[in-house]
Amino acid sequence: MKTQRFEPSLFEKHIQELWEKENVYQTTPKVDQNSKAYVLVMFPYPSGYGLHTGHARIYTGTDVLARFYRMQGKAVLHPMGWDAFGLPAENAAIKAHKNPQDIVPGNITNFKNQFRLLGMSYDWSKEINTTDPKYYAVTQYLFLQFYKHGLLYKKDTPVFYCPFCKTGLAQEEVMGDGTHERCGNVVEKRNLPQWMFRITEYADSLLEGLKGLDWPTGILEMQKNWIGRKEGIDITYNIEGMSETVTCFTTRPDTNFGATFVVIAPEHPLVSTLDKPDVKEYVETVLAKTERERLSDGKKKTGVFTGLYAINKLNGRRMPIWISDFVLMNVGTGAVVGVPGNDKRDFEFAQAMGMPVVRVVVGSNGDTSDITRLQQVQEETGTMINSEFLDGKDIHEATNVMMDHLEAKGWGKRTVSYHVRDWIFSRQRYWGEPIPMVYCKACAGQKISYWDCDIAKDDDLRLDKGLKNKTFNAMVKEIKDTMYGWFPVLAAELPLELPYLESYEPTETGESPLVQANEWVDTTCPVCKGPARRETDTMPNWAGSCWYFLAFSIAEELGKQAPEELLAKACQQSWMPVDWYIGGAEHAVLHLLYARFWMHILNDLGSVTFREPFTRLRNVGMVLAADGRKMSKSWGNVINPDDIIHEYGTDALRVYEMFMAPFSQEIAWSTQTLQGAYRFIRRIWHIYHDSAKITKDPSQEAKKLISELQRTIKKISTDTPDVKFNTSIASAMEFLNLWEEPGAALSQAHAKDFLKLLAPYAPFITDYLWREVLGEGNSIHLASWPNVDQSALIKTDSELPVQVNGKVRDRIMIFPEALQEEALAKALDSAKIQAWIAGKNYTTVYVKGKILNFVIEEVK
RNA sequence: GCCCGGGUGGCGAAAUGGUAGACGCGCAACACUUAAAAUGUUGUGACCGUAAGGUCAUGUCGGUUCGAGUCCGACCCUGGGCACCA
Repeated sequence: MKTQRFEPSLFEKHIQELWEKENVYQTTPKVDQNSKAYVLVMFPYPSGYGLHTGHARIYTGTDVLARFYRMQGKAVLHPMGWDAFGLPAENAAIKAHKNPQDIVPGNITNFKNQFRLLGMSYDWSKEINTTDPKYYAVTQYLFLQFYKHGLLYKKDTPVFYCPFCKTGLAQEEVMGDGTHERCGNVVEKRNLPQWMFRITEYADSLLEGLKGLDWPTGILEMQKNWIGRKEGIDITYNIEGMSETVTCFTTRPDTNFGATFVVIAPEHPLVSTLDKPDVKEYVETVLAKTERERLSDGKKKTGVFTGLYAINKLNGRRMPIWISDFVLMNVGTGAVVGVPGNDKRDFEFAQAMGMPVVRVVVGSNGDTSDITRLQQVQEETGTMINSEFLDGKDIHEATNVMMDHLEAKGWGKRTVSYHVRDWIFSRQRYWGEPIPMVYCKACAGQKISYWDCDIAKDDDLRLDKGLKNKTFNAMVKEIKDTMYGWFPVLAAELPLELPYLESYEPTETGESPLVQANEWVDTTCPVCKGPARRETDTMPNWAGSCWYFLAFSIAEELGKQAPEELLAKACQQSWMPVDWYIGGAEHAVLHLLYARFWMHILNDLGSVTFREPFTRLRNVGMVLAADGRKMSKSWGNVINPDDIIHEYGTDALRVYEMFMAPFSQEIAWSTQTLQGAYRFIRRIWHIYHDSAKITKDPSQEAKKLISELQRTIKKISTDTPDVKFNTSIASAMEFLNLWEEPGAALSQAHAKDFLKLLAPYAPFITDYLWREVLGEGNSIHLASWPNVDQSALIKTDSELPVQVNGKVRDRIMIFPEALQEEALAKALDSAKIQAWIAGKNYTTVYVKGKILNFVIEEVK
């Protein structure tokens, strides 16, 4: 195929066929850790709508990196797979009145075709699909490993519940405005039995691991804040006339001389010991409120007095104990000590209930008057007063002194509190991995747990190992008595396949639709061989993506070997960790936290050799529609990549999306700017077809142009791995502008170098010109990246700005390495400069190749 | 309220403390064309000036520096995250 006419649709199709025929993008074997590049984009769930041009941006950027490293001679793993379980797929299937099992394969085919059109250099022999039983056999195996090591337990618990999706949710899946992350509906709270994943045990580990990661600071901060580690102290107060005590967590014990009351959560255990009608009424009202109602009540303080008093041993003060819904049972100890002078929320409560305020801190403004206004409440800085042995100390020093004091007296104990909660790991939905657990009522009645049975003996348990301060044995002990009768499915029975159901819609009862599949649910207890029931909840859509990055290198082995052998093999091949992980920032505390958590556990269990799966993370900015809104079917503003490719070609689309703005930044679609990229691609086409521009006679090459080419090679070689795709392309455009100047010509070798620089960005046209015009036999994408030819970098006289008092007044042509005297002499020749400095005293500042500045001395 | 980003021409944006606005879009004039589109050439921050040139200009106000979009301090606006978190 050879043509002079510029028709991207023709040559792109031709080149795509060659790539497939020649198997250009097959993964080459990894040699060692230094010469591999694992370039991974967060894999998509294949929706029925296909990809829009916004999605194209992230895949293109990742593909540019993969192509760049491939040409740099690295062994590159650049795979693609399908995260096909989960709510979006299921909700779409319900709408279409079909079973997701029947819909997903067609969607995958569509996605694959679109990825081909977009010129992605995936090695399709590594394709994986989380809904493939061969794949989820491993997901289930991992679940069981975690269960067996005491990391999962089932418990009746208040959970966020999406009434639209009819399922419980993890804390991370609820957005700041109280809506479900997937469907946007407002969530409720319900009490449901849920599988809980003990991520809190890994809070410190996950925090620690962040330190070595090359991730955007924003994402690191979000994870850090989400984990929310806070050091404080649990102070235990005696209650007047009772044997019970109340323990309050605080990070600010320094202010404890100013404590005037105690508030406990409505769910606090102490509440059940009370028999006051007003208390009962208050607690009932509060507990009846939905999450939404509590939010809409704003921050108005309500509460009820218990009639009890806690005694502050520091000063003997009787502190009334109140109940209020602003104290949350799942934060700290579910009880707080009220210090209205130093906490705005406590101040508001004290005002509402008419309780006294004591000043114990003087802030930077020196105000020592009584605290009567919210503005006087000091939280951040200050010096202690009215606090006996703390008086005069800075609050931070006082905090430590007080903690020592309380611990020495035995009144308190230092402790650490976290924001992160245990991960709700079950969903009452059909389209997910079945949780491979069996419940036997008879065994539960006899208090038999998995760890007591023979089935555990055959399992590879590493209970003596563990995380920093705890063995898995200790973990198991903590949950064992809640897990009587719950047994793992035997390894030989994996995968436990999801049954095909005619009717799989979510139910109103808080139970999974799998409950109806009697044949599937009824099973035999692996321990007593009596009748037992399978767990009917499924795993959340995050499960499959918690280990998928391990799966690509063993994709062809899935189903052929046992899960533990597969994992071992994946580790031996050791493409891990992922060198480049590209994805949207919306996964900051979801997938990116969960996947890290799983790997930390597997590392502790000795199953994987690394702890952090993603060495380097880069975010991509969203592509909005031209109207500045999100691309969405309902707005009717979606740009379909197929249409764009048909009209302008893939290369133009890719170059446009990489060029328009920094990769991590949000952009709005602009067909006009796309046309600029299209023109650039067409100019490339024409210049490589112009015999006057590519000369056989090297003497016709201008040294200046060759030197500029070297600068371009340098720029693109450093900007590309820096994810500065926009400036890479800009510098290529600059060079093309120079090359297009009349009389400028390149040798074939240099023309090839320039083409290679464009190859990662515009893979089709470059490979076409490489083969058809420059006569190369193998794909440009397997060619080696050009090196900067230092000898061709020439330094000629160039412009040096000359300033007077920091303002540019003239420019002189001078050799960049010139000495100060030469530069000065030349600058003094300038009439313009003379006009500015004539008759004045001056000193000069000279920076080679940068600036010459005359500094006029002030005349007094 | 707390924690991160970000404010630069008509627009998307460049700029290791050293010529602010590279590159692209748009716009204008010209060339080609019967004409239009496409393509090419030239110009294009604002203001004053025929010009040479000058003044102003990177959210605001200060500071450091020979020199600040870049560093420091305070503030304003804006995007995102968290939040009755003790």
